Amino acid sequence: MPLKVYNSLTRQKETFTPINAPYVGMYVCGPTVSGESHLGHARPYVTFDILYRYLNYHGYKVRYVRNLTDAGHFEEEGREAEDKISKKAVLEKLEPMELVQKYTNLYHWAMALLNNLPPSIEPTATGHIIEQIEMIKKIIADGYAYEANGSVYFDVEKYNTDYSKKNQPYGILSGRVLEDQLDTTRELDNQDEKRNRSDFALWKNAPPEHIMRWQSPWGEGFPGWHIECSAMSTKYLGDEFDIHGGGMDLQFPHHECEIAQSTVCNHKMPARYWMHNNMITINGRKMGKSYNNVIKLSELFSGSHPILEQAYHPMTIRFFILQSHYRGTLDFSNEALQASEKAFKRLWEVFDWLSQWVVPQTQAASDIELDAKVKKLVNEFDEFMDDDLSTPKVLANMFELSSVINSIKDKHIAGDALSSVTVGLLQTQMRLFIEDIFGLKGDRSDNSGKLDGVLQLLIDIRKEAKRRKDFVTSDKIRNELATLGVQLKDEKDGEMSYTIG
RNA sequence: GGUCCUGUGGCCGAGUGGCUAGGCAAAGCUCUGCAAAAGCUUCUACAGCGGUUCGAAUCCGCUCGGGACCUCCA
Repeated sequence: MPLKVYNSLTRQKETFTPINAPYVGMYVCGPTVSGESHLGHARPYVTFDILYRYLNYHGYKVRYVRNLTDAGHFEEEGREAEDKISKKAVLEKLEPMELVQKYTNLYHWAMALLNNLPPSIEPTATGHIIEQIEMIKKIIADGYAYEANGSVYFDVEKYNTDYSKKNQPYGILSGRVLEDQLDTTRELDNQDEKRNRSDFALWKNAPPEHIMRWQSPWGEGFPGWHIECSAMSTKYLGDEFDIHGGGMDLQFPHHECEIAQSTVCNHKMPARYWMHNNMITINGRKMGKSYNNVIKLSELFSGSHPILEQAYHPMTIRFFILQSHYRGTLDFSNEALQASEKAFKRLWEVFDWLSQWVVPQTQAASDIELDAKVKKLVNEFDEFMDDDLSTPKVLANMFELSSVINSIKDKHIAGDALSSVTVGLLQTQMRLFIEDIFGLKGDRSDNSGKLDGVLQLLIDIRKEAKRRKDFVTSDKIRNELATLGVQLKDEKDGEMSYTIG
């Protein structure tokens, strides 16, 4: 089955065909490292991590490029650049590199906890100033940009006129018609330098207080926001590559501008498939800095935000994101996250048991119907993922399978109901999708073996106590362990198991 | 004003015109020394009004509600 993805450019699902199989080039807009990542940021990175993993699973050799925006109008959250520049002491001055390092570290930390695979290349905007300048020169030479007071602007009007003839007007991605755009009176610096309101900056002249600045043919300044992605995607993926991803809020103007810039420079639409994840909302509203309603990932992991009823494990967040389709909005609430936490725990326990379940090698299915049903549910994993990454449907099937597996575990269903072949398929595919493709991982981690030994000892003592009907002792062990965060469970067969956390 | 998305049961969320989404919560039962877990069962839906159709949550129209974007905010 071929993979189909929804292409924002054509507004429909399309079969994914790489330009140069088995190689796949994928560019995803990364964060601006002038602040901490919040829950909303987690979504694109998890979504495209799943896509990256799934493409790998399909056998493609993927070059995944995700940038770090570390240039531009830079200052630390809530602190004015002017304040800093006036300080005399070196150590009190805002050092851009320090800021960038701090937030890059935090971002990487969060990505690792969410178990996102690192991209193949993670280029920085500041590391590609030369490429950006070269690109701007080219655009000027072609007549689609002009200089004004040390800044360079892209001539959207001209581009739109010329490229409309080539069926690629400005606004093709977001479905906007230039003439229809309202002349909103948003106040921006040096707005009067532009020939038209719709023009956007390729290079900005840096005022004296601006802390980040580079030499350019147009004087000291810094690159516009959009040009970095065009420069870096072209450099690492070529004039035309397969997938360009990012949040829906970047569709306009960011991606639209990228298309215009790259098309002028390379004479090609930069990417074939444009994919956009939807927003995470809170109380029905987009989570974003401008709404002042963000919950940072570090706060989520530690529970240190007034709105949070508890801390949430990074895997709970990942699972929460997978439970909805990436093109729909996803609403945050404590209730929803707690539901995800429980659901994930249940799935993981089933998976844990399944992994070590051994059946006789040549076992035939005693329940043909159930055997067929299980096979069907498992085989649908691929089918659903191929259909524009329908992770929630795959999870739904996993939960249906969980009921079957638990029933077998608890002996409500015979152990030989499924054939050894089906069990093998189930084990293989569950592991593949849960761990490799969904990137979920459990907590059987910091178990050095010593802890396990101690717990086994307590379990033995408790078993002995129960045998003597000494429930005071057995309950004491269970209850005290519970307060320490260790749950003991009496299994059907008289065995006991434990879970931590 | 423009472009687009959206309104599913207590909550979150799938839903490709006809066939159970799923998870969490709630209730009952089974199991259990008691729990927990698990299994089984049950419950509350498709914003409203029209239309197309043998049949619509799903297509069309209108109304109402919510949201995103509209140029350097990433």
